[in-house]
Amino acid sequence: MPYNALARRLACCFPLDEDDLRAIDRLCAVPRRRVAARREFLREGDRPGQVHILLEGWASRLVMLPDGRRQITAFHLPGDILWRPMGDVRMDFSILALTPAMVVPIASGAFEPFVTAHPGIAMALATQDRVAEAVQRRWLVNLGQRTAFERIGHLFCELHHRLDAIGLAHENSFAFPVTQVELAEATGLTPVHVNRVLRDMRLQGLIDLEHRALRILQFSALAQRTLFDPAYLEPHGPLRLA
Amino acid sequence: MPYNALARRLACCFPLDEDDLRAIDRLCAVPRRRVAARREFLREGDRPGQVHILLEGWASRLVMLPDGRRQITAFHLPGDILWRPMGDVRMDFSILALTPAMVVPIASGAFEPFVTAHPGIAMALATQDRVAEAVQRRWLVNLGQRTAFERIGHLFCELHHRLDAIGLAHENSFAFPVTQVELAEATGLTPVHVNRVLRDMRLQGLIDLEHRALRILQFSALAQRTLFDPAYLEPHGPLRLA
DNA sequence: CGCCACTTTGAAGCACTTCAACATATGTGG
DNA sequence: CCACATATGTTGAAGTGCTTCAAAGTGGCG
Repeated sequence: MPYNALARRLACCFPLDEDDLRAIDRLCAVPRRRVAARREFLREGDRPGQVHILLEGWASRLVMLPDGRRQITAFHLPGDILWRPMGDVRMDFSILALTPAMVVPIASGAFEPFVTAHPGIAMALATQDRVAEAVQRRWLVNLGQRTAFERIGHLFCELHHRLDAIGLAHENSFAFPVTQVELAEATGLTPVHVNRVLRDMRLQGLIDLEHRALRILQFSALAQRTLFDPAYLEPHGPLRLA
Repeated sequence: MPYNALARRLACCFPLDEDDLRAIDRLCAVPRRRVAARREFLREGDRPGQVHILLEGWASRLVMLPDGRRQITAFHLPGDILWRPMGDVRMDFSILALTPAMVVPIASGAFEPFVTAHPGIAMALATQDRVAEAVQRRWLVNLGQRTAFERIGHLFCELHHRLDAIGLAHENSFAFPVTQVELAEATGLTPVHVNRVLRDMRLQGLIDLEHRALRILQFSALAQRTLFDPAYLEPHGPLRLA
């Protein structure tokens, strides 16, 4: 892992040269912010003046309704842009750490000129943005059209694919710090029902989930039964394996 | 209506001067594309080389699953950007006209330099993009957390707000070309259930919907019962009424 | 006029929720 | 290291919001 998580992620989105990668490393060489697990470190209504990048750990993006209902609208992995200021726009969601996390806040006044000066990086950022948009669209399809089993299974496949791309999955297994309550908040189900679906998946030999670690035992079967097609995660066609 | 729909929409997002507005008008003064109602005029898998802007009519953004399930992920109104090419990224959704529509295709090679040359317009476009993102996030919250009544009512409030901003609503009523089947595809419900919810709304005196025209009879009651808060549609604070 | 798309209603079924209780991990201070 | 508190996971039984299936009614348009 020569470069940081952002550099590795952007390199997946658009071909970057050594200069670009080193520049990203230098850009992120500013004081970082350690965040404890379960802390809400960016809040709805805030107007942070810095770009916030997740360098280590998982985070969730949450929208709360006034009556207490909660919807997680995204899971963020290392290298994700959590927030990029624009004019005086307020955040309409919160960001919560799911694990101990490391975040870099970079002043807009430093970030935007940096992007302008590096066209390749600008392109990679734009592509990353497109993929994030496609992911959110897919979640919408999940909630609107899929059964509980399909929603959860599809999410597992998506996370595996994203983690694998940044080297955080091995042999179809990966750290999975999401509780059943959070899984329910992300899939629009009740925690009780999430629990029953997970039991079924285990009984069918599809997954193994314990101690915050998930192993997908039969990836192709799960992908098929949840209609998972990774095309939306691969803007430039499928990854070539070396 | 001195300027076209795009100019009026962008002016809502960021203050533009006369020069900017005239420039947008000129940019759109290229051959247009008339599209018949119900036609799918941009397709999943396509890689259109032009920016596609909706100037007149309504359109829907649709994702189809291989087994035929359909999810509408957005309703597009005049002034919306339907597609903006980026690298060689493919569309992962289709665009369908809901009414007879007018679309301007503008070559990327003309559009992007134009944006660069007009910082105000670039800002307005970025803001419009943010709002579109927030709308999609809200739809996710709708599907994940809300009941059928809330989903449909919230959508009515959102569309009223967006149409009102561009002068297409009068006295809480507006053209509403969406069929019950399409409403079902957008809200993740069955057409049958949509029909029953609409009946209840009518019986409660909340709405009047017939002949493709919707009037919201009790806006504040509907907004309250569907937890509608327009903040996500107003990046720069609530509109000031003259 | 007659077709086809759209709307409406009823009755039965089921995926998921709700409520309640218990079991098992995780963390904390003594 | 144990005692205890709290968060997380698990299971059962009953309820319901929405779906499914089926059929009939309505309206726009050639």
